[in-house]
Amino acid sequence: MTKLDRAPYVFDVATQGERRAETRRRLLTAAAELFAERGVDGASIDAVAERAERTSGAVYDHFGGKDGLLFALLDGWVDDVATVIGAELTTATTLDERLGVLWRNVSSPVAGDGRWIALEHELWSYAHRNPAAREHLARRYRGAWRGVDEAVGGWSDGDAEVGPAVIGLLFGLEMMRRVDPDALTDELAIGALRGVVAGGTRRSGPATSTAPAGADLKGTTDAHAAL
Amino acid sequence: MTKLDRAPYVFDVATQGERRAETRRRLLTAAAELFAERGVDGASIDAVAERAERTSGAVYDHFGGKDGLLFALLDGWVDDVATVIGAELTTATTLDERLGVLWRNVSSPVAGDGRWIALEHELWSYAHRNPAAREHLARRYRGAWRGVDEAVGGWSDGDAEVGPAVIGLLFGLEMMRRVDPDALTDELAIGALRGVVAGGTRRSGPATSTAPAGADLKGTTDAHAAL
DNA sequence: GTCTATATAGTGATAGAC
DNA sequence: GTCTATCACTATATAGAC
Repeated sequence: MTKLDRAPYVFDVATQGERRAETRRRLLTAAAELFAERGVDGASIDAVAERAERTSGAVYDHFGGKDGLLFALLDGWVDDVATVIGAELTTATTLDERLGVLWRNVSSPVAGDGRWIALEHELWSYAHRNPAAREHLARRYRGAWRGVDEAVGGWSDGDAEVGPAVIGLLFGLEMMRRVDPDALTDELAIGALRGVVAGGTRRSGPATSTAPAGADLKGTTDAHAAL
Repeated sequence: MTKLDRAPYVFDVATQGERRAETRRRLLTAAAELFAERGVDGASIDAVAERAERTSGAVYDHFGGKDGLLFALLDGWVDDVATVIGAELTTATTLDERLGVLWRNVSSPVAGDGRWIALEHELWSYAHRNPAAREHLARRYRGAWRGVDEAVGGWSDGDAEVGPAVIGLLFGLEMMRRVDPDALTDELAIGALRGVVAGGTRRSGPATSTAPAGADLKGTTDAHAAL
């Protein structure tokens, strides 16, 4: 639907495959920006396509619609962040360092500045009213919980399921910090995380053992399967 | 815009004031349902008005638009829940009982079943991209943090600012539980809360003092001022 | 794979009668 | 206060040319 403000077809990339990959990248970037700015409902497919210097047809071709775009966006983010966290955890030794790795990578994401939490909320809201999407998201969360549980199991001496609490706390803290940046310091956030990790295992003092780290937060990658 | 499927004007309530209050109630109920079902963007003002058996004009007259409807909805919820929590806290004696009061009232709200968290997310997302709404929400949150801090100060012997962490954890836990109801038990949730309350005060063991309870979670009521 | 063009529908908001 | 009617837009999704 967009009118043509540019050369009708630009062959600045060699092969078809490369052009397709480039289009996919552009669409994802544009969607990340617009979804975060205006919300998923507020951002039209046309607007996304236009910012990507493509047309709406390309979106349908690559992702099938808005949902597919949103899923692809967040699955990609999970993969990226899980990789970074996994790498950083291998060099962390104390419990606080490890919790700091989690917190920092959630509170100021590597990819696309503070955009992620807004998108995560968009997806959560969408999933909340769409059964198929909810199952997709539940799988993703379960993967993250498992990753946290395995990691925490290696750091401390408990074996309780603190995954949901840790992930939930990370989300909730970032929510608070987004509304009021002065709401909490990094120290307070890490303190709260320490409490959850220790409290979940029904143990009191901060366990600071130096066990095998580098837990695999991935395994959430096959998420694009659903819907 | 709605066509007329009913008697054009029903004088089943006596005074103008009563009729106005009734209309306001109906609109709020309808909006709560539709916003939760379809999202704020997905629910049109016409649809809200129609479900309330009124017309779109009434919405503009009472709330000025969709935003006002959303704010009024959540401010009302906060008032209700703060009242209930305040009342229940006066009879709770142990720390776990008190944390249970918080958790139960957030995880299965008194008013309008599990609809609240979805609306809270809608508002959060909206506020995230609207400065005026963000300030409104920040005030609301700060009130809640203060309430928690005062309450916790009475229960335990620390004085750290655990408000944002406690509220954040409550939100995050409910988020997880909504996507996967089996994600966590009430015991686990309370354990995590205990950890945050204890961890924030840099103390280890669960403090179970029996101090003056019934903290005032309110003071967030004047929220409708902004925007 | 990307384009234009279009069908089909819905949107928020207001004016003015009652 | 609430109504009807309506304006000026914007939306998604598809068909078919290139």
